[in-house]
Amino acid sequence: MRIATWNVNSLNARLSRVEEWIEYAQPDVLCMQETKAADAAFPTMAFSALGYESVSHGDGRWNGVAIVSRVGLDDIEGGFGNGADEQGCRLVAASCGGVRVHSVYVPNGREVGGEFYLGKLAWLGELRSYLDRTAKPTDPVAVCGDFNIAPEDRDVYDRAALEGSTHITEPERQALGEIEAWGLVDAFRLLYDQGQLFSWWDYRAGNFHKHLGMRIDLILLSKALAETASYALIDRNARKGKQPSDHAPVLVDVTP
DNA sequence: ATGGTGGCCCGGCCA
Repeated sequence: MRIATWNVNSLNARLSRVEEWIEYAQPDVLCMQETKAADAAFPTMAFSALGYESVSHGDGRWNGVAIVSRVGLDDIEGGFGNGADEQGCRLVAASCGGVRVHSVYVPNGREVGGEFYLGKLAWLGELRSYLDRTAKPTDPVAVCGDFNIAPEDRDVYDRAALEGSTHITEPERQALGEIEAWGLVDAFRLLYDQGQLFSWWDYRAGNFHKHLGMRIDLILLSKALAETASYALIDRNARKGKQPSDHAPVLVDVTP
C-alpha cells in the first residue's frame, strides 16, 4: 500500500499536475494540504475518474486538507472534533485500507515567539491530544502532511542561515517530538538515514535549482506499520516543470 | 541566500 502526502498549494491551480502525478506514482492514499478549496468546490469527480474516493476539509481561501483513496475511505472526521480552535482547516482523518490516515497542515508560525508561533505550538499540542483520544499506537496509523518543521539540522540546507527563523527551533522540534513520542516514526528517515533531501523549496530566487530547501513534509507511521515500510521517496521531479507546487510529494510503501 | 515568486483575487495577505 502506497501512502503519499503533498502540499499542493491550491488544488485549483494544481489539479492537472496532481492528476498527472497520481497516474504515474499510483498512490493508494494521497493526503493533500493547502488545497485552498471549499468542500463544495472540491474536484471530487476528477479523483473519482481516476478511481479514488475523496474527502475534503476546507473552507476556501486558505489552508484546506484532503485525503483521496482507492483502498477505502471510512470513519471520516474533519478537525479536532472537540471544539478546539483549529486555526483554519488543517486536519482530516479517515480509515483507508486498514490504516488510520491523517492529513495535517501544521501552522507556519511566521515569527519566532509571536502570536502565530505560539499558536503553532498549541496546534501541535492539540494534535497530540487528538491522537491520544482517537487512536491507538498499536494500530496502523499514518500522520502525513506539511509539518512546517525540519526535524533535524540536516533537514535544512544551512542551519546557520536560518538562525532566528521558524521551522528549526527547539520548541517546534520538541512539539514534533511529543507527537512522535505517542508512537510514530519518521518513515523517510527510517529508510534513508543519510544525506540531505528536501521536500520544499521557496519559489523565489531560484532556490530549487540551488538546492536551498527543507524537509518539512513528513509521513509518520506507527511503529509496527513502519517496520513494514519497504520503499520511500521524495519525488523532486514533481517540483520541476510548469506551475509546480513549492512542495514535492513524499511517499512510502507499507504492508498493513 | 535581507530579496525574491506564486496563489488567493485585485489590494494586500500569506507562504
